[in-house]
Amino acid sequence: MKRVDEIVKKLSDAGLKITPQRIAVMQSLVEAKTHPTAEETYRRVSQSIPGLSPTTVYNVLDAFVRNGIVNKVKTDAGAMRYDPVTDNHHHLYCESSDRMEDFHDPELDRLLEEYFQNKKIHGFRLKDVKLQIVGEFENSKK
Amino acid sequence: MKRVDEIVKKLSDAGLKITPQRIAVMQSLVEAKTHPTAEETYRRVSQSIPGLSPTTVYNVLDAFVRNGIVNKVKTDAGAMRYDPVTDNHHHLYCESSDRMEDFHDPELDRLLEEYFQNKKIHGFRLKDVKLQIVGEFENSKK
DNA sequence: TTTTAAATTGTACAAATTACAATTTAAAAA
DNA sequence: TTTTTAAATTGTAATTTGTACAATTTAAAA
Ligand SMILES: [Mn+2]
Ligand SMILES: [Mn+2]
Ligand SMILES: [Zn+2]
Ligand SMILES: [Zn+2]
Repeated sequence: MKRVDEIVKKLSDAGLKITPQRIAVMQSLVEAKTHPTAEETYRRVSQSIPGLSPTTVYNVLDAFVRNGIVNKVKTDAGAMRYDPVTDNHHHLYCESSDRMEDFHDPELDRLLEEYFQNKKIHGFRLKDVKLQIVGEFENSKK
Repeated sequence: MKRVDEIVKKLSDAGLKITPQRIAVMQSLVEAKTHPTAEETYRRVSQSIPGLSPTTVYNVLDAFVRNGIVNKVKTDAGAMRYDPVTDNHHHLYCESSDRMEDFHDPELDRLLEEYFQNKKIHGFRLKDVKLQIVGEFENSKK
């Protein structure tokens, strides 16, 4: 299975020990594409790892975030969500369905980068600009 | 006190009953300028209204949000924060200090509006674009 | 002044997350 | 390969951030 090898390499490169729990959590995140919560991730991964502890999922996700291989994202709803896509991108978000999708747009990124290179913000060292694009998905599958 | 009159008018205009708790919560939000959490607001307002219930603060803030005179804002940290500035603006945010400041920029707003007018996003009806500008405040008062 | 719908309060409950001590395990060292 | 050890996992309890609900009080309309 090539996919598991890639995940193992990603964990290794981040300096993390390889455990079945970590492999399964990362695999679940990558396959989900829905920016799942910790609890959703726990439910999914429990299928393949019975006896998995919810605490472990929180620990694993936190380790991933601390080591930069997963990002935390927050919406208007209750829980934190986790994003295995760490290259620069933004999010489309629908408040009524709480659905969130990736939005990659290099042209927009160039535009923003240029804008903020010229316009310095007094007293603030800018590191990153994130857009939250709020609206409605038209094919609201339900 | 002119300020209280303005707050009373704002509540009236929104169709809300005038109560000491609501006046004090709105006054606290406006004076704070820090996008405080419900719990911070409860601590501040308790000074002037002893016996105030935390539940009331949640109720009042929720009524303000439902009636459009306050916005909820979220960060990557734990709790929701409340913003009495409801005209269009963005936020500067420092992750290490969890500090958040307003960023008004009509030029940027025009740029973004123009960009998204030309570039339609397939399957998504866009309603609003907000920037979270992440970085470090240089005068980190501490 | 009376009436009443809405606001406030206290308590209990809930969801999401964290703390911590005991146990197990990955992987480095021998 | 076996031993060792620091780190990961687990279960439990606690904490944080709220929400639900019934009883009481109150703003403001009549
Ligand atoms: Mn969850
Ligand atoms: Mn709080
Ligand atoms: Zn994403
Ligand atoms: Zn603001």
